[in-house]
Amino acid sequence: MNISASTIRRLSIYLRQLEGIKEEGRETVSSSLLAERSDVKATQLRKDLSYFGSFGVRGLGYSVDDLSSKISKILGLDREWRAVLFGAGSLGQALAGYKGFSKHNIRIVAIIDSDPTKKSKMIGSLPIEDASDLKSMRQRVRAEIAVIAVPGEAATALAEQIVAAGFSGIVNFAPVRLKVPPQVALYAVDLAIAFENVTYLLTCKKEKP
Amino acid sequence: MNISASTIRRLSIYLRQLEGIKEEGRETVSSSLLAERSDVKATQLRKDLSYFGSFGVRGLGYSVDDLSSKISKILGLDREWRAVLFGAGSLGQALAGYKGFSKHNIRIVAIIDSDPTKKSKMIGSLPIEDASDLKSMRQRVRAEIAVIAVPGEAATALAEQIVAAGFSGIVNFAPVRLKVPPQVALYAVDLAIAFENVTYLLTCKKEKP
DNA sequence: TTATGTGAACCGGTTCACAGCT
DNA sequence: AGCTGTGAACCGGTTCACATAA
Repeated sequence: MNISASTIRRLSIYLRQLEGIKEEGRETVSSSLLAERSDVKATQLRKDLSYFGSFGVRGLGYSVDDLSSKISKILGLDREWRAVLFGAGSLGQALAGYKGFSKHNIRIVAIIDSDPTKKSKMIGSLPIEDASDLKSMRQRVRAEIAVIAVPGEAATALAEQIVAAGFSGIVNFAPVRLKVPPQVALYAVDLAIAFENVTYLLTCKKEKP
Repeated sequence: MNISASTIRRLSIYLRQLEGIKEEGRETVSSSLLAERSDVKATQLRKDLSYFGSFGVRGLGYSVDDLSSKISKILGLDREWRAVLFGAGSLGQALAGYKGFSKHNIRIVAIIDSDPTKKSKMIGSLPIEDASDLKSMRQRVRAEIAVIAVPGEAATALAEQIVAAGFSGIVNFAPVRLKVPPQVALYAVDLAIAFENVTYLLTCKKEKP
């Protein structure tokens, strides 16, 4: 069956909320509580889960631990993912330091930047390298995912090299739309969209308050 | 009429693509070219625009300049927006330096961080301040938008203060779901979702290649 | 002929209503 | 009784087909 992108996005959210609920010491949750914290309807949550199986107990709810690991497994987080970060500017540094990754089994194993003045500097425990031969670099560090955090001008050309080097997934933070072959998984995070959504909403509200 | 969130998101994308097309020296575009660059169908693009008016010329296409400014106006980018950045960590610094904002009339006018060791340091031309009285600070700098780039643990409490201080829009980068009154415009950017989407896609592909 | 604008048809995601367990 | 799981109904966004204009 083909699962919609919205369902996958929501599974990520459920997983995050489950972690919070676990920290509160709860051992079970009802679909209505988890849904409320995730800003969705309870039926939506149950329907999302039903695409993958039945993880709850009727009359009781879901085991927090069990549901967490089930969703983790669906999202592929039951194994380690190795990623290379391209771009050691402030955005790259922010990503390198982001705690959420290690928590979900995503490990940044190399940092690449074309700026020679940055070479051999360290971010955390990783040195900044330059990108001579991406293919052999990728094989050396055994990474499947590329994270693009370079300026927009450089991103399109870089993406082509990344595909040629054999990466199978790309997370793109550069403000351009990349074209990649269909077998490469691509997800784009666009900062401008976030802001423009807010300015739109505020503009609407002002017109008819 | 009520416009869907997807339409607004796509308008942002069209606007970005139009800027690229303009740099190439083109003066007009057809819906099919602009749609192709934006990864949507041409009819989708025309339908999106039709909610707001008719901006093209039949048989000819759209004027690049004219359509850009029409979309900018729809998104509220025909005026300056003043924003306060909360959190001067690496993510905050990345946002403070992001070129895309000034291009779209979004100006960061103050940077707040609770860490006293950062106090009086500068990011670009702005000093890092601490957050004693958010309400008067907000009025002093005349800002409407708050950008949250603090750690997740601090975000929920901060959001409450931000709402109390009278901000009308929030862009949230912290990995928590904020609850705000309906009159406050909220948009969340979740880094973990981006990565988990990619690991999901890669996991699916491997199962049946 | 070329390309936009749009009502109507379509389709897929969301919600409902209720069956099924405990 | 309480809460999950799910086929069916619903609804809204997307696509189609075509009228319209240059």
